[in-house]
Amino acid sequence: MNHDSSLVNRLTDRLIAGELRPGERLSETALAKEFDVSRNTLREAFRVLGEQGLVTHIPHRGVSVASPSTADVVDIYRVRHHVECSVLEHAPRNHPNAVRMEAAVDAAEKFAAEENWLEVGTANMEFHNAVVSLSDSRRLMQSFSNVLAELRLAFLKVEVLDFLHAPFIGRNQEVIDVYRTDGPAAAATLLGAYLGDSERQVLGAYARAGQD
Amino acid sequence: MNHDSSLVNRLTDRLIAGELRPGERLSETALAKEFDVSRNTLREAFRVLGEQGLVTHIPHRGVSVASPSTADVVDIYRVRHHVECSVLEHAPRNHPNAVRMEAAVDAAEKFAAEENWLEVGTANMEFHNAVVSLSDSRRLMQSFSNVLAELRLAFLKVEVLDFLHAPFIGRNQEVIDVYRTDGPAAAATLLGAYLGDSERQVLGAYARAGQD
DNA sequence: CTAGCACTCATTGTTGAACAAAGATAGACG
DNA sequence: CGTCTATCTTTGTTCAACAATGAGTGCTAG
Repeated sequence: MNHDSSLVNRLTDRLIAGELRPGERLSETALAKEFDVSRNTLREAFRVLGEQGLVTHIPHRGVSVASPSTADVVDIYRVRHHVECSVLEHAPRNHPNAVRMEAAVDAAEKFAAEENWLEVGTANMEFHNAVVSLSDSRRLMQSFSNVLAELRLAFLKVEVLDFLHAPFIGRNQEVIDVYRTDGPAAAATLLGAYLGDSERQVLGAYARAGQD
Repeated sequence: MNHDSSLVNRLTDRLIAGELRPGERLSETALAKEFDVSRNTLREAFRVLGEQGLVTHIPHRGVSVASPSTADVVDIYRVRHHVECSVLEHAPRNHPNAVRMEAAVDAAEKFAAEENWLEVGTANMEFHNAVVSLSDSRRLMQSFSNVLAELRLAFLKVEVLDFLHAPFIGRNQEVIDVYRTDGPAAAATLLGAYLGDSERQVLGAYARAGQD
């Protein structure tokens, strides 16, 4: 997967893989020993993860894996609506990165057949990152990618990976088809409805799990 | 969020005030002594500034104040178009934060009368942050605020604060008026044209200054 | 003269130890 | 049962040291 051995990437990988659970306290000395780095180096990594929203830092109480609240989920979906829909709506009709979207759907289908839901989730994230990549904006992609990673923590928090992701693979494909045949505007409208449904499902899972 | 560091804030203030010029190299030992903190603490602050795009970090070569290229400016305006226009277009018709936009325009006019162009620029930034605040999304506001701060470094780089900002105060007011009378959609269209003009001016300044 | 090349030097990357400061924990007490 | 204090743990920060890398310097050969 990610072979970049930078400390931040190693930590990010473990976070989005769910090895470090949302809300879990991250002890500096323990993690420093585990990753075989000094506390100071680890703290530098913590700062960037904090800035990316993957980790919550409370002064004199240390850092914990971010544990998105219902309000956070709502906030994240606001971002998704604005960014994804706007980008898709104004994308040129035959953007080269459409193949990235296709590839993500293919990967998701493959993993779904194997019932590997964690990787289905990863492929789904890649699909939406691909959508935003139609903007040709490095900054928008970067910011959006951080928000999606945070959303993945929300999924992990309520532990409903399987049935949350599966139904949306087909809708991803549908978005691509409409984009190709009816154009960006129609695809954006479709994606907007898609996101609304997705948000409702996640909030439902939160309510069932009794989370705040 | 990052409360540990008034240090980050102190550095940010000096950056957007132009005391640390774009492209300027930031020596760890020198700055650590100047702010009377240790190198390690300063490095932690550098990480968050780097993540915010205010500072560029090159391994083994240290950090410099970000010096946005023409490509960066284009990228930043892509973000502005997507975020600002989408937020304004979908904003409710009478959002409370409209008063924030008004206040920013008033402040800009006051500073313009005093020919205090640096503060005019700050007020202008505040106007656009206020626009994005209509989204009611903490994350969108935070990301956007970072991008705007980076754009301010672009302004500082080509040193044309005065005539770049002055003409747009009236257009800010116009956006508010259209938002109130004709509604969000019309205001968004107007803002889009506004941003296009603004981008052209900045790129023109870059070309004149012979910057990349 | 200048293109390379080794060498030196300054800066960053990282470590480990140390201590202060704040929060968490637990036991004594009313 | 609650609360107050004493203790303990963890974070915040500093410092000194060294390794690793990049940049500047001057030498040599062509």
